[in-house]
Amino acid sequence: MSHTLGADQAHKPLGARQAQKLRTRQALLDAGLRLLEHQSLSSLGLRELTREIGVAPAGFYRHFRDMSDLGVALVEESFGSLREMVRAIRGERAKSEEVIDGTVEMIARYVREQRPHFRFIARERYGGVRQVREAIAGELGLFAEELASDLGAQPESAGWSPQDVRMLADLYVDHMVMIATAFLDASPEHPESEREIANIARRQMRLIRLGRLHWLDG
Amino acid sequence: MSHTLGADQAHKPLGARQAQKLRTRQALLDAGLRLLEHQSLSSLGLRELTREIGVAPAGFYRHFRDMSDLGVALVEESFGSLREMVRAIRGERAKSEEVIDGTVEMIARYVREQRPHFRFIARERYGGVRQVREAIAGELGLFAEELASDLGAQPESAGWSPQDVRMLADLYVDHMVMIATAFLDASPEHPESEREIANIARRQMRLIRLGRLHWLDG
DNA sequence: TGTACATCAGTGAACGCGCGTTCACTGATGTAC
DNA sequence: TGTACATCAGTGAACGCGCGTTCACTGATGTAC
Repeated sequence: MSHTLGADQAHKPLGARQAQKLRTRQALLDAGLRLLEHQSLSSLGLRELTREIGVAPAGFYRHFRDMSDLGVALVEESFGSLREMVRAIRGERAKSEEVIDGTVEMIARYVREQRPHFRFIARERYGGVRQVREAIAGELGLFAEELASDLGAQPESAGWSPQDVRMLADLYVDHMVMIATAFLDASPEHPESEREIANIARRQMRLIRLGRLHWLDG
Repeated sequence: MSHTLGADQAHKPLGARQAQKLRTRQALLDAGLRLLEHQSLSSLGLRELTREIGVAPAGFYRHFRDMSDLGVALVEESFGSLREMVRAIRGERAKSEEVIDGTVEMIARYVREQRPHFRFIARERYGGVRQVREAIAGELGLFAEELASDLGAQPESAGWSPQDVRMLADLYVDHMVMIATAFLDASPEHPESEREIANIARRQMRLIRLGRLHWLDG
């Protein structure tokens, strides 16, 4: 849908056939995400989906083996857009307070700009489709690993065991997901609730940070 | 199914008709929970469910308006068994370290003994059925409120604003749900993984507690 | 206690419907010469 | 550049199936007298 033949070819010269195939595949993913706003993957129908973009039901099988296959592709797409955002913010290094503000702002922006993606992740993280759950768990695991590596390199982690660093990274990741979910539930057109959630989230992160700074005290 | 006529009547004298109706209703709930182990509520079929307990499909409507109605009943049942467990542990007061150990052990026990109940809650918390999501959010909100009231009464919270106490309670509730989910994912017959999860959970709670103790420092 | 009537949990048949999957096909795109 | 053949994304018809819901029913339980 968002792809154009021109853009695809600019990136890598594809035949018209292959480009068209990619466009249909993307249309399936986009329509899937749209239809999943109010339902979960396990109740999304193949015909419902193909009807949405105007291709014959059988056409689906040219792109995906089944719905859980499409689900896994959506997981990859969702974490792709997240990674871009994380990489962008990681560039701007800053001091502790600013890191918290920046992180909460990044989460808010991700949910605002990639709302359907994140809703999908939140809904399917413990949803009814095994392959999708496992794909999400894998991506979150990678994310926690990267964060652990970042945290371990900071001076605040001097003297910490790798297990404790990982424990902290897991706590941060879980908490970031919870924050994102809170933003998701906020009424989209009421900025006050978004600001209130951000306010709570920042204080919670500050409290966790305080715990981190005193971890080796006792 | 677990009900017997005798037990029901001992509790409150019901007519045979009403007792039988309750037993069928409970059989529907039990079978639902069983069938929801590997799927989500929005893909559970009415016929699939009634077939499981051997009643005619139409019989379902004597007990529930539709599947989301049954889902809400399952939410109530799940939080009912949780509340019992929380009330039991709240009796045994203890000092800080023991509270953490006791809390983690309680979560482990809840997931071990009420696995299908908690799996249902985890799966449907952000699942595809609005009424059920809202029922779960409501119960968790009550839970956080109670916890905030408990926390506020502790000496560690002297000087805290009510908003900060609530912020801490929310953090604890979210984290407790994450711990429970981690236990749920642990392979049921491998006690090592359960012990490892408990170990991480305790350290995370200790870190949050440290943050709490230094909240008013700066 | 016995009788006549009311209630209502559960039945079973019927309905129309949309589902996922298969298959031989078509016709535009790609390739070899 | 032009021609002949190969590829393959998307088609459209067909299939059997299980779904949710309705409805008049039955027969055990409950109630009034």
